[in-house]
Amino acid sequence: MPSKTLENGFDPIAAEQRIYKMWEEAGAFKPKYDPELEPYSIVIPPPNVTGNLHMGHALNVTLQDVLVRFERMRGKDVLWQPGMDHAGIATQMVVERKLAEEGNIGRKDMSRKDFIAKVWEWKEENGGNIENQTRRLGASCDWSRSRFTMDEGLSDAVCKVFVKMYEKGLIYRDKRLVNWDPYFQTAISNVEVENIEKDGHFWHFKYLIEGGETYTYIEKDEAGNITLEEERDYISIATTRPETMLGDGAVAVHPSDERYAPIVGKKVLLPLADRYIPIIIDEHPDPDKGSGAVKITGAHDFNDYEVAKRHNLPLHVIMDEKGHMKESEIMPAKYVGMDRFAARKAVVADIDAIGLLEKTETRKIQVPMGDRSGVVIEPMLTDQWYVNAKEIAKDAIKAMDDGTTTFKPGNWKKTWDQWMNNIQPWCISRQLWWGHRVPAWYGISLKSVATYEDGKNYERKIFVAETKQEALAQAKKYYGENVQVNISEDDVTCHVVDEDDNLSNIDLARDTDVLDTWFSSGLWPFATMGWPEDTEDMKRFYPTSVVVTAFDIIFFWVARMMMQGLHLTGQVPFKDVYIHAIVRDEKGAKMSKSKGNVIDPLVLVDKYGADALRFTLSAMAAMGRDIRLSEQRIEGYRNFGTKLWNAARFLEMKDCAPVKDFKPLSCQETVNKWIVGEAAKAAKAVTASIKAYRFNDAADTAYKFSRGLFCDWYVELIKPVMDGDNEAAKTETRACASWAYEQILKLLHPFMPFLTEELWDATDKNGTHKSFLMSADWPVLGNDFINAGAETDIAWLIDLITEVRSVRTEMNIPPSRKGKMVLIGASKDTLARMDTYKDALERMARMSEWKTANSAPRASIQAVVSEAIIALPLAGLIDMEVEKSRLYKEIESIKSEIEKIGKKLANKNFVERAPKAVVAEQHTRCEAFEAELEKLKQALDNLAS
RNA sequence: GGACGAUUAGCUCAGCGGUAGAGCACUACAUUGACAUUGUAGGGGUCACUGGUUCAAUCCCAGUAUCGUCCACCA
Repeated sequence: MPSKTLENGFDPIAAEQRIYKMWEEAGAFKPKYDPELEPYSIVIPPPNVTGNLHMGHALNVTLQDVLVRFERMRGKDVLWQPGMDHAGIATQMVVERKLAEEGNIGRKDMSRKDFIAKVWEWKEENGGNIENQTRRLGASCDWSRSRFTMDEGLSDAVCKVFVKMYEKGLIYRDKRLVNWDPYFQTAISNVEVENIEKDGHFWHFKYLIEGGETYTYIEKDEAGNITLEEERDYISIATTRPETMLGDGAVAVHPSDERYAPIVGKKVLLPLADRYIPIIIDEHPDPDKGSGAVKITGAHDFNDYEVAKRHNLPLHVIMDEKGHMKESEIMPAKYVGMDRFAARKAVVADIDAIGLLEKTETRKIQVPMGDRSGVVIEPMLTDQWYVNAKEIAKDAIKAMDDGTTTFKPGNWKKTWDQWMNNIQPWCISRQLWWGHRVPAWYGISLKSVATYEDGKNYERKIFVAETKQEALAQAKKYYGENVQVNISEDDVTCHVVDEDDNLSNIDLARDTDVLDTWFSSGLWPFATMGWPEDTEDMKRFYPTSVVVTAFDIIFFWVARMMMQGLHLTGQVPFKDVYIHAIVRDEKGAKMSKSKGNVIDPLVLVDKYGADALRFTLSAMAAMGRDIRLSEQRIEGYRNFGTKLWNAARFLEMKDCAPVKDFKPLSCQETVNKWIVGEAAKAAKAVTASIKAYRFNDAADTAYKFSRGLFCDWYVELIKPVMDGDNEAAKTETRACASWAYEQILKLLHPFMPFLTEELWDATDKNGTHKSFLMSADWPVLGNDFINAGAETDIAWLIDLITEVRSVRTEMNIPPSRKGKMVLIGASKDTLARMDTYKDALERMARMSEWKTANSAPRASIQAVVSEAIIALPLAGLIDMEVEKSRLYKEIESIKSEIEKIGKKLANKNFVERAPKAVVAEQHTRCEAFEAELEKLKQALDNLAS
């Protein structure tokens, strides 16, 4: 490898692109399929094909990349499977908007086929920005195997799953109330509905009793005293959605509600509609809420639907798919065609006009909104496809219970349980065009052929099959040889009968709906591995090691993957579920376009480099907490990168280079023994932290080792060696410094891949590196790398230097001023060390020379380090009174420490009950403080004499 | 109504049953010596509050307050 000279600084923009390309072209992201290696796999949460990288992705991708790079370096065979989601609604919306902008005809004016072609066209041209954006973060996914949820393989898998589950009765068609999005005009699932609190009204209407009958209405307080008694000819109902009253089928009261007991069973006149509806009793109404009487609109409210079914009430559908009032026998002509909100106003006004508006309250109400459309969701009575989620949830719940799959952090299990145990049927059909089309074909049932009259009320026969051919085959078998069966091109079922009313010809129409995007996302971990074939990938990489995602898609995605994965493959799709934070802005608000507080990660990458952003996100990714991203912190870590760069320049300047077969354990120099031990400790800690998904701990440990120990101390301590003339020591130190630096690069690589890879190459002056850093071996350094003697020595040295620096600054000694050091009461070891580290002390503690003495010279500042008093004679430079008070303050503070410990040690209970080690530790501390106190007192005495 | 989380330095956040931490900001000093995207030193904390457990609580438990999020309900 050619050695090159390090530039003044790291240029992320140029280097990142170059390095990424280098990795990718070398195939460094691909799994090796080496049977000797332990597999490790992650599937990326597929972002929407329409998506752009936001901060949530940046965090998500960073954490996965940290894991993947870490495991790869640890020698595992790593697969990180990338890909994208076709995102039904989002994509259809984007393309429709684009068609409109370009002045093209809209979707509804073109054929389905043409529209789908447009979407694919859009996807080829504009889709998938996010893949390149993800690359910019340094993500080491194997792009060569990127998948798309609408590609052929996945589409086949989706069809197979649908058919299989249909045959088992786990997918079925049902007519029931569904969450209807009037903007997109499709059904959506429960999880796609967000309840948002809004200002609303609570309208109280009077429904008059049939025939002008009256009753005595009595209200009582809790004690049973009558608070109101009056004759009424009406029942009062309250509603937040007045327009639905046009579809009321009854008024319900609770069986225990005495107020209405006199009129139960009677009828009331539904205002405006001029229909009579009964007053019924049901458990549903809560006597304490509103008037206690509830209007029952079976076709437009989930609770009412249940009541209506119990009492066989009519289900009047009053709106069409756009949320407009629909023409029907019960709909007053005035409202037909009105938008639901216009109708609301009109209904209120009209009821008011006839004197039946009792009162209007203003209050906060929870409004169900479509998460993508942002419009109010309407419960609608429609035919849809459902998955029996309750059934397939069983195994998923069990797998989490027995720990086959675990949440990290574990507290998400509670949320999971709560939801999974109350799971509702999953509506999977969408009235959209972009997506996996439901593989069902409809014909007329043979039973219906005979009774077929008006073309409307016939029973359909459903053929569910993976392909058109299979559907045809099924149909032929069903209808018999005498019937000609075809597939309709324009999705319309029709049939022909002969003179004898026997079926002769039938056109099957395919279901026009597509499947919920999450239905296919749920197959992602195994469908991307080639399922349903029993592929090499399935055997090797499934179940995956971990899925990394944010909590807000536990229900959308994690739950569905678990349910479908277990049901279809018999195995959990992943062993761990790591739930990371949501990235918020500095004020803690969720970033959203509408709030305008979105920080574009790519802007930050441009400004500070991908490594700085990655390191920041990792360092802030403490488990179980949200991240408030602060740009200053990114800047701080960018500076850290620069620091590392400059450390490399220092090594370069001192002719340090990695030495082939260097043995860290063979080091003779104490500083070297010390940094080797520190590297071992850091490596161990970083490894343990990443393994436990404690990214912040890992980042922090690596940071402290690289900056706090290596740059701040080691580099300074070896300077005298480098500038000295002990060639053997120099040679060893050059090699050791390079070795230690290599450990830093390795430990930081998962977090800062670009900078470290660049430095790995740039510092390799002897060409000893046989691979990219990303493919190098992760440091595994045992306890034998830790040298206790060296640790003690360097700890003493650091202590001494720190102490001297501190007192000098405190006493305002100019740093330029070098001074003598006088040691009082120093041990032999200390004196030996003074000799050993004389040069370092000269540089770092501004020492000119040193000697021993029995007492401190006059006009000295003094510090206590271990057993010795260090006196710095600085006549003329210091105010002795200030020094006295400084020492006095220090004495006081130590006294208070001693007092605290003394109290503890005097406490019998503590001495008897606390662990021996803790007691011993306190004794040691106390003794150390006492010794120091003695020395300080002595120092003070020195001044007095 | 249910659940979860938070409350630690000026700010953003770690942490932990025994000795309070980081980044940034702040103060002083230094200097082009790998590094001004710098160095050294320093100031700054009743770890929200009240009880309890414990030899010992910032940490565990209970309660309170404030804030945040999710789920359900609100006819």
